[in-house]
Parts: sequence; C-alpha cells; structure tokens
Amino acid sequence: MSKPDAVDEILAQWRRERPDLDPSPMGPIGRLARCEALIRRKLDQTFSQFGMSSWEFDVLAALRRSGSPYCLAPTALYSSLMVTSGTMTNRIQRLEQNGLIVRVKSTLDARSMLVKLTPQGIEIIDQAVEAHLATERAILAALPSDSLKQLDHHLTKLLSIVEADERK
Amino acid sequence: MSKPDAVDEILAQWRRERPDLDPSPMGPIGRLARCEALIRRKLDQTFSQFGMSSWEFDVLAALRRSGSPYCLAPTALYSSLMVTSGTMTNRIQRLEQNGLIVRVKSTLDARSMLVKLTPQGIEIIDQAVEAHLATERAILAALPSDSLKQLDHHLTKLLSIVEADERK
DNA sequence: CGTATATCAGATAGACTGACATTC
DNA sequence: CGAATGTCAGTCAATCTGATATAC
Repeated sequence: MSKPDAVDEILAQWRRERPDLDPSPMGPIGRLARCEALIRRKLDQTFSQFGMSSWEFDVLAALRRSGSPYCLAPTALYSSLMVTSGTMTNRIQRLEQNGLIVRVKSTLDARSMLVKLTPQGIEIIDQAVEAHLATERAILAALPSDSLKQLDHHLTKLLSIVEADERK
Repeated sequence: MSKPDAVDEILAQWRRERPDLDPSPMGPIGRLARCEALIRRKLDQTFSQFGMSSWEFDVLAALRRSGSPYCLAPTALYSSLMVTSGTMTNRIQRLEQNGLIVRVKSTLDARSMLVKLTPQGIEIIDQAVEAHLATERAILAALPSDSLKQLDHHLTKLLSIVEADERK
C-alpha cells in the first residue's frame, strides 16, 4: 500500500530489539504526537505574523468567543486553558502591557477581577482567527472530506476516553 | 448521538460570534491537540516513576531501539528528535552525569562522538519502555480494535500530509 | 472558620542562538 | 577552502511552587 513512515520504522526497530513486547500501541499514539507537533509548528507561523504566540491567541480567543462584553475571570481562563493561577496572572499582565486587555474589578465579588478585551484586542483576535482558520483549512485540504469526517469521529471518541480518564 | 464535548462548545461559540466564518477545521485539529496534551500528561506520569522526563526517554529509547552496540552520533539524535545541536549537547551531558550514557570518540570521523548506552542505561530504558507500553495500552484499551485501526489509518494519512508539507 | 480568588517573588527546566575549534 | 560536527556560554520564554492578602 503506502510506504512506511517514521513511526513504522520505530515499530520495526522495537520488534527486532524487543520481540517479547508488542509495540503496536506506539503506532497511533506516536502518529498523534507527531501530527500534533508538526501542525503546531505550522499554526505558530500564523500566530507570529500577528506578533503573538499560541498562548496569547488562546487567551484572546477564549475572551472573544465568550461574546460581548468579552469578559472572563482569571479563574475561568486558567481552568479552561489548563494552566496554574500564577501562570495566568503572568499572562494577563503581559497582555495588559500590550494593550490587548484590561483588568476590571468585579462588582459581584470583590475578590474577583475580570479580564476584558480592549477594542484593539478585539480587532487583532478577529483578524488572527481568520488567518488561523485559513491555515487549518490549508492543512486539512489534502484530506478527502470523508477521511476527515471519519478522523474527526474517531478523535472525538478518543478524546472522550482520555477526558474521562483525566477526571478519575 | 453523543453529548457535545469541549471542542463542540468552542465551535458553537465561534458560530454564534463569527457567523461569517466556518470554524469547522478547529474540530479535528482541536481534538487532536487536546488528545495529545492529555495523553502526554498521562505518559509523563509513567516516565516520572523512573525518574525521567519525556526527553530522557526519547534519547534513551532512540539508542536502545537502534540495537547493539547502542551507539548513535549526536547529529543523528538531534535530527530525529527535532532539536538543535546545542540542545542535544545539553541533554547528552545530563544523561552522562546520571551514568546512563557514555561519550565515545568515533574512530571513523575524528570530528564525531558517539553516544552509547551504559549497562545501567540499557536496564532502565528496558524497564521504562515496558511500563510506557502498558500505559499506552491502557489508554487505548477503551477503543474497539476496529476504531483503533481506522484511527491509525487516518492518522497515517494526515501524518504523510503534514510531513510532506514540512519538507516544502 | 475554612475556602476561594488573585498576585507576587523566586526557582526551575528546557530550549535556542551564535561563536568557536576541529576535522572532513 | 567551504561544509560539517560537536561544544560552550549566554540568553530567553514560559511555566510552576509556595506564601500572601483579601474577601466570601
């Protein structure tokens, strides 16, 4: 069928060196990891065209897609972005220095701040997300739409499994 | 069918906020990224049981599966591991300090060193790879074998696409 | 009182760049 | 001589931890 890729080569090496083991789980997981790494590289190129790195895109995008008034609490942000509170504080400071967000005191809870997109922040994330989608679309364009649909289906299943496992 | 996951929620938000865009490419790519992140976390737990991080596993595994005499040049290592030469020097030093590898002068090319697993390095990677495979197998166990096969098939296709793109 | 929110300082781990000596 | 190999020093971006003040 198709010629062996780098992951096939690794499997063959393990079979030769450790015939007592079955290395086959490395196939899907290795390909997943390698796809992710290569795609991330590509996406980062787009982000850098807007002077962003991926973490900046992630924060701004979370605020933007939350809808008007484009406000979220730091706790909500770091929970969904899977980082610690200290990391979030750091990210917020830097985005504020760049004028993309402002910090607003919450009226409901005096402990809490709200992170809010500035008009400039809205503008840049609106442009960046368009370019980002174009990049993603270009990456996937070489896959027949049937394959893409099936891939997504299986990834959805895998995701539900690993997310369930995470919560255990 | 199945209840919407975090990625579905993100797509729905974008459709509401930016109905002029089609966010669907974020589906497969978002799920791929999220699967990878969660799986990586899980795998790192196994590595840490052996006092390793994933980069240490990667280097030792590359040497181990290359077969006896378990020697590779730094250039070969950093090329396949996708890091710079300076990074590789650093990794080699730390593995040598831990007694898992030794550096040997190449007889064929006086510029070149060879990185070689020590008996201790062989022992630890042999144990670690078994545990690693067990972890991977446990993650994938919840997927029916047909699904897994199809997932792998589609990932193989995607990988060939993104690798071809990388070389452009 | 115990919990949650956010911040801060400090430490950490890991990677990269650019210059370099050496050898092909 | 130009290209390749590996090392080194220095720098950097990003994260985490643990302690803290404040408010629920």
